Amino acid sequence: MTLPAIELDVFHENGYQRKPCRVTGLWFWTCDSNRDTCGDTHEDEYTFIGNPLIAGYSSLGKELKDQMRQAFLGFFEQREHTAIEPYPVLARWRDDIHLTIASIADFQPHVTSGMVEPPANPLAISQPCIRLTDVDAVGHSGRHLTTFEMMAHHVFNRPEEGKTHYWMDTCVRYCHSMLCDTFGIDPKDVTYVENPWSGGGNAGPAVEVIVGGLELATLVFMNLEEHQQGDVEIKGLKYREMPLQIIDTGYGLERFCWAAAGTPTIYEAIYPETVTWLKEKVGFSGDTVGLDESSLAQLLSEMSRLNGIMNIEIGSDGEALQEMMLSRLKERGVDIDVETYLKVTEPLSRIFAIPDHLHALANMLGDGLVPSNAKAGYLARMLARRILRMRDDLSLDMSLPDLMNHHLDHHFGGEDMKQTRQGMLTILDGEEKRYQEMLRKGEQVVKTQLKDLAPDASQIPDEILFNLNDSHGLAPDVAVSFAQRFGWPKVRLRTGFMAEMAERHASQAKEAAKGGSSSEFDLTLPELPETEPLYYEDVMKDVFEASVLASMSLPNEHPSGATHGIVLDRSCFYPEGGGQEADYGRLSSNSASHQVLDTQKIGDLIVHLTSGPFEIGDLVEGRIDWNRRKQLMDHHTAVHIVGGAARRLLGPHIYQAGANKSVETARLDITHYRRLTRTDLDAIESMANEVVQQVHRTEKMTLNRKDADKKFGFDLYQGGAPKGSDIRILRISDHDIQACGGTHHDEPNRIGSIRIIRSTAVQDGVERLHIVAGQAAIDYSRDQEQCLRETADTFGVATQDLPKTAERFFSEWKEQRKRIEQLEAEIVRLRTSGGGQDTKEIDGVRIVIMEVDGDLKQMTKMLKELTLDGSNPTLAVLGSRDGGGKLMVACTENSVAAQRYNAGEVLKHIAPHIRGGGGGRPTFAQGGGSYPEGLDAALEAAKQLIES
RNA sequence: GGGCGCUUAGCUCAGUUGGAAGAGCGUCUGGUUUGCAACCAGAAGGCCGGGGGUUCAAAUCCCCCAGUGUCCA
Repeated sequence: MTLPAIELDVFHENGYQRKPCRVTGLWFWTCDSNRDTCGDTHEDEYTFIGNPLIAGYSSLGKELKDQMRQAFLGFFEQREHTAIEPYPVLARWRDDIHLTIASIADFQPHVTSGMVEPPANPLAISQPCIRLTDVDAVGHSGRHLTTFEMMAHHVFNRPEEGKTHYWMDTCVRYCHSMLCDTFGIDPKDVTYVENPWSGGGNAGPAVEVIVGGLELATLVFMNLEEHQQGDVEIKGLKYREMPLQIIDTGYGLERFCWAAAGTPTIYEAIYPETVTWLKEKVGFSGDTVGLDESSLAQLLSEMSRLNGIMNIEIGSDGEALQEMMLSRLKERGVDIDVETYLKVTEPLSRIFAIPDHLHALANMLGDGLVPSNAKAGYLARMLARRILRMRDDLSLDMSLPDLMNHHLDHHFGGEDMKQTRQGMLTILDGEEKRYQEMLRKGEQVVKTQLKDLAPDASQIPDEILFNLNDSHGLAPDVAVSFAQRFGWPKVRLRTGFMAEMAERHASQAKEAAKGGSSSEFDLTLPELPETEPLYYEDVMKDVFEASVLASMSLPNEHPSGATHGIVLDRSCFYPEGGGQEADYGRLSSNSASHQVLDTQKIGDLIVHLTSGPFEIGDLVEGRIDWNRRKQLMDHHTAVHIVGGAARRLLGPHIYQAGANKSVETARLDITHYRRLTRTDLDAIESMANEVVQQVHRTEKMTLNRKDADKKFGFDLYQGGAPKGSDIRILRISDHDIQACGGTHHDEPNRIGSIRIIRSTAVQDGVERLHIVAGQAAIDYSRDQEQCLRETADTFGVATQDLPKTAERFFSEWKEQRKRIEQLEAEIVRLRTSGGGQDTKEIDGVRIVIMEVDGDLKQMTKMLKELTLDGSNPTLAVLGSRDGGGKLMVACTENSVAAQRYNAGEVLKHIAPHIRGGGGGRPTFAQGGGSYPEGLDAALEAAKQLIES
């Protein structure tokens, strides 16, 4: 069966009827008897442009948003909802998405799966979200945004346990009451469209709430989960009812503001100060586009209404769309030419998009994101570059930090931002510099790549354009404008090229998505009770007794050399996790004793990978390799301390992007917007060692997730998203607080000392710190000292004189190399100037045939010495016994020597004597062989050839 | 995570089918001028990122490593 019709008392009580939409075919509810379309079709124009649907709001911008948000949250707070604070826009608690794309994303996957209780129930929230999928439409469509607030009321029901707060009827009742009572919207303007929702393994009935042609809200009733034996079918997949039933609503805050403002576009409703300011800076007005103010206003209003019913799809043909827009405008009495149309839309679309992009960027950076060339950081860089591009297109004389400063002044305030304003501006300044550098380099690249293109060419080859974009960051239109500027004035961008490029990227992504399967350690285990971990309650415990619950031989060879997997009822062995490597050691029973070569966690079970089997039921004594464990703990606790120090010294954007702790070394990846210097590392190292000395005890606790989130916030999850409902927390005074499942010292000073060896770049914006602590730190300095001692011994100087000595040796080596070259040339001069047996003159050409020492490079030097003097025409044949025999022949270019002799042919003639070959130009040839003993014969042959 | 690109003089960058390492700016010397990025002549300055391989021969072709940039997810 499919989902049944949504029949609710609230509809009937308000005089609503259920009808199929004439255009889309979807069922919808309306109280307007004349209405036969659902409201969200290409026939339903916006009705609120210049005629606000929501009365009583005279403000715009931030003030309007604040009022609207307060009205929404207040409405639900009065109706037994708890308003909760919004989550970050960076979804750090999830590993499947970078950005918070909806309010429900806050509660996925742990709350929606039923594992964790929601922070309140029912709850109301206004969640800032970022969606970059329609980024190209922003500014053009009049309604698309990359960042918006999704206002929502959520309910988590468990009907099987008798815990149901409310469901469809009440939900729609709240919505309807808010729209019509609180906001005073005429019920005739409101339609509810039935449109089942499904995605991500869940589904349920849903209604879209359309007001005045604009979708203001969506109400989703998620009560189904995908299941093979399910009895409900939606879009070809089978679903069944699930125990947790969720109301997921979404009300577009900015759309409410727009409906209350009635401005031609949404941007003018929420970013009026920026739009006005930019218009003024750009000098945009009716005058500049050749229209009087009232015609311009009429044009913009009509365009906006049309935009509401025309679907701007990414990649659709821009020119066709533009033509359609013009003809539809004409039908409405606005008759303008293409030129005027472009004069209006091109600057305006940018003026509209800039504040939107700034807002999204501020949200991301405000959460501590560092721009990068990969992952979430790239999204920030992309937005920054789009802003800079648009700024340049508008010829605005303002820096990116200037723009952001203005934006923050008008559109932010009161929010808790993690990043400071100064930090944000510093980061943006860096981004602008990178952008300028990219353009500067781009100019060079364009010049070089187009070198072979005819100056009157009308197009740049596709391959070059793709390459300029993908490898050098130059968008095709930028590349074209560079080309026009640097000597190819006629080139234009081919129609449809942008769409082709998008297509090409899409197919590349598809191709890349195909491969990729990770081979994990795989062992099927019997049903067993959870292994009791002993390593948390006492991290110093290294010996324990336990009984064997399972002993299995491993199906395939394990890298550690282990042959069996042993499960015990309890264990001190720490299984690899959280970047900390596994404990090794030994298990012994009365009858057997085997090494533990690795330890892994599978589900709730700790599996000891051993060199042999045990009997089920055996009592074993386990002993972990304490030196190894101690070193791993030194490194793990040290990593937390170093991370805390980096955050305190470098700023709030420092976030752990990965970590690894082995016996030899530890690595900590942190987010930062520039490369770290040795001075930075020294400061971090010093602070870390102070913490080791000053903090006497670490604090360990276990909280359920709801309380952990509330108490410490999302910075807790530096190490990634934990899976369970209980969160283990390690607190090192106020220096560092993190969720962590590793083993840690109770007393930090057991670590001894911490050294930061060096830092490397993982990607732009992520710096890897290489750390040693405890015994590893001592071993490291010993190795370093030994290295210095050995080097100093070689030079025969004291270690402190090494830098000076090395410097002296290197510069002397260079000087002497130079000197040798000069002397070699001098030898050639001496041997050839005196008219000895090596030199002969034939009809005004000096002939030099001689054997020399040295390789091809040195011979080249000598040849240059002989043949580069135009006033002394020379033919030179040099031979060397180096590496199987080498021969070089050259004659002075542009001289009688070159006219008379062909170096290549001489070489070809004599090379066989040393059993070799070679080649080159008529004035310069070189070759080699494998028979140095034939060199005399070769030179003799040359003599014969030339003198004959 | 995937694709593509770059690394050559102090700086910015050329370098063709593998065959004699280049330009501009800067530096130094001399001249001419002393008026702000002035002009003329000359010189110095290169492990062509590192390591392997192919070849008679590698800045150039292949593989690995490092650094750096860029696009897509």
